[in-house]
Amino acid sequence: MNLNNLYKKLLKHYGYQKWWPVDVEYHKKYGSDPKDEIVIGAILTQNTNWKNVEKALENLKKEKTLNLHAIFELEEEHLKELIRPAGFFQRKLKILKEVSYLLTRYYPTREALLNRKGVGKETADSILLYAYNEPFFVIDMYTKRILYRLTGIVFDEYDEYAKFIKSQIPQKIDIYKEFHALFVKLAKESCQKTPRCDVCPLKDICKKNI
DNA sequence: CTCCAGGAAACAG
DNA sequence: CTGTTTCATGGA
Repeated sequence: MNLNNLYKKLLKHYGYQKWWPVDVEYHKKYGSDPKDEIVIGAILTQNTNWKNVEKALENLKKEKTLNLHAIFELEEEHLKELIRPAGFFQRKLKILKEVSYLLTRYYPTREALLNRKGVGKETADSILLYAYNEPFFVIDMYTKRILYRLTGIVFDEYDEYAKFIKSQIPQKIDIYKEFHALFVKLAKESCQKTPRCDVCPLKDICKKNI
């Protein structure tokens, strides 16, 4: 089973995930750029449950500050309180400030993003793929876990995972986006830390069950 | 290289 | 109610 067939199988089972989730109405109403929400979400979700991130995003919306320019201008103590529900708020405050400075001035490269303290490869690639439509495949813990259970494959480096996956699927941005979203869906629905193989759409092809 | 602090909140048991 | 997990990262 190559990864392109895996992608098709997951797509057939779960349908299109339409990532990244963005409040289009909010940005239309206030004239902000939807990709700012993706950038902010990608930072806030580091090692944090997405539901906690949603609370922080709601706080920013209420203050009409869900955009990078506002984030850059906001007083630190105020911003800290708004993002508190997402956890690690002291650290994330600094990351938001650094990245908002960068992105309100320049079109980002991966190197430029990685040079911000607090931005690692997963966050950088999430921003590049989902906000800027650049061809980077996002590797997260879910991806590694699923690949390991399915095939037994483990790589040392983040970039090796991305290279491996990209080599087996069509070089299309939309597929990069959708495939990663489907990995997350599978990881949440069945391939959890403690796997629920009874409800897994891949139980017939998973190495874990052979 | 490995270990560990950063933190709120959902969630399982 | 308590312990664990959560769309990671960087410093010691």
